[in-house]
Amino acid sequence: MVKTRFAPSPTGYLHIGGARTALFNYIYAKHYAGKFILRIEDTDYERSLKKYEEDIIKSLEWLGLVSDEPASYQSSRLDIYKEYCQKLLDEGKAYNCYCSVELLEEDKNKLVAESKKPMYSGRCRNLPPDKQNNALPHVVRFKTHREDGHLTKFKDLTRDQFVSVNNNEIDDFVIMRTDGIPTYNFAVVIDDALMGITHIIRGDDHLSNTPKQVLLYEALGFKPPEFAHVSMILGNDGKRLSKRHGATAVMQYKNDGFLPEALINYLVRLGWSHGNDEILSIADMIKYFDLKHISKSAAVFNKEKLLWLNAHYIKQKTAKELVDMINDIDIDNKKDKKIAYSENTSILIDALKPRVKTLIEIKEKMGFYLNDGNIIYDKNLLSEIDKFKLNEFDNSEHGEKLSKFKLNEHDNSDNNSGYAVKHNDIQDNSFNSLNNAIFFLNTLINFIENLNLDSQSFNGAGYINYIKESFNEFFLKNKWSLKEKAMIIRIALTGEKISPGIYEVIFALGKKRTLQRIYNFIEFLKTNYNQ
RNA sequence: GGCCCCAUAGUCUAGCGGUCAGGACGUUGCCCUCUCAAGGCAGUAACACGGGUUCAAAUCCCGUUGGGGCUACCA
Repeated sequence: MVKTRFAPSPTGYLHIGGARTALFNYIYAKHYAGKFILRIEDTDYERSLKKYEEDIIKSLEWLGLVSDEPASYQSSRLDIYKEYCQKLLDEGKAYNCYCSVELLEEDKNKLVAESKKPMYSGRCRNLPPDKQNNALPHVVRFKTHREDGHLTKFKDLTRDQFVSVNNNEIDDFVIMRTDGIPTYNFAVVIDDALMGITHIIRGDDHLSNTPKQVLLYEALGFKPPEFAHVSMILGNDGKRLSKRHGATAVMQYKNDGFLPEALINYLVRLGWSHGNDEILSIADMIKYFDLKHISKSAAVFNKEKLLWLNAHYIKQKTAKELVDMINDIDIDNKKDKKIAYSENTSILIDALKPRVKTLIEIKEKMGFYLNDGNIIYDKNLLSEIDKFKLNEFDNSEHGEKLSKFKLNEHDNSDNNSGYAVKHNDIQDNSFNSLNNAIFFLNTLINFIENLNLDSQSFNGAGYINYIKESFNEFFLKNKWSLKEKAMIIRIALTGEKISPGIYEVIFALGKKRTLQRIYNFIEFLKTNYNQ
């Protein structure tokens, strides 16, 4: 049975490189109906932190990459490593080294000065038993056989070829530290062997470690697993991805409004391909994944494509699902109120879906709806209204009506005291614009008041259709066009020049808030237009 | 420095001796359109360089250049 593992060290948040490695291991195991396990490699006591461990587990859970066995921790397996270390010692395949760090440093500097490869001198390699004392501080080193210039090789499945290295290049590396904690190369080998890991899929930063591990497998009498090394993920500058490239932690993507499906899909394509397929569900990945099509070269992380995928998956979700996900983000941020799911929000979110790339954007673009109070209109928006040629009212058949139109009679607001129109201003264009705008808005108010907006007789889509048909009639009757008037309605209702369609906006807002906003906007126009 | 790995458009990639070098993101133009999107159509752009092998090389070999990794009592 195929068994894979993801073995992060809790010395940092789970980043997207690690997430991709986990994903590859997961889908590879599932492809063969095998097992995927999580092992926390926490042998670096200095840098390992509980919060990182929790972050890794939470992140994997969010991505849906769940371990088939309870996670194991190297810190609780110390006795096992000790036992195998003793075995190597007893068999003469490893030896105690009493050299101090300072001495080692000195040796190294000397070799570097002579521009030689800095390797351990072998000072303690053949110490006679009477020169050894376990009570003294010491490490355990692996005794690498390199006398005969032997090659150590292993097959890499992503390259489909053998990688070999001369044993002369392999140092007598430390397998057990002074404090009795195993080093990485030693612990992984024992764990992978004992846990029955059949395939090791990991970053190619481990390519150079693999020969050492192969040597350990042989010395320990274990059968080496299959190896497959995946290339690194680079930032925009072509350098290995790190914090300075911006968001690298998986949970950051959640909080930035990405869907796990999108991240997973992006990641799987970053370094693996199945022909020209771009959109892949986790089921597709499991079905098609193979090691042969993992790419060997490093990949640059490209947020644009991730955003495109995210937009794609957002469109697939129902409004309800989106609301739940958006609210879930806010739990983490502990700000803003929750979005209440209703027919109104549903229609609005469905209208927003094709317009956004992240969940955060949905909430931002719902701002006009979520805002219970009055909209603060931006004076700069008034120029947008001019663009839509309010002056051309006079060219319509409304000229006659307009001449009879008296602001005070039609003004529904209760604050008109500061505004007075003199008839001799009628030639002034700005006056006409304002007058026309207010006339139109008042007419619109009358129309909307008669809309049957609060009836229960439609479903959401039915409402939109009803509003649309009513508006068509309204425009037809008044010889106006939606194209001409849409912007002023939009701005009145949302305070923005960009929004979903105005019918959706009106439905979402409901009659009462719609009317209130138009009244407010009329007031705003009166006090701010052309001032 | 030594060793190992890698190299198709701005980016992710298909390709596995004979293709008009395909797809996707981005970008540009057009259509659609109440704004913005979405959607549709069209365009743009690549085999790092130099030698071989071969009738034929993006594909195989060697070198150069460039990038990455390892060279820890980190993983």
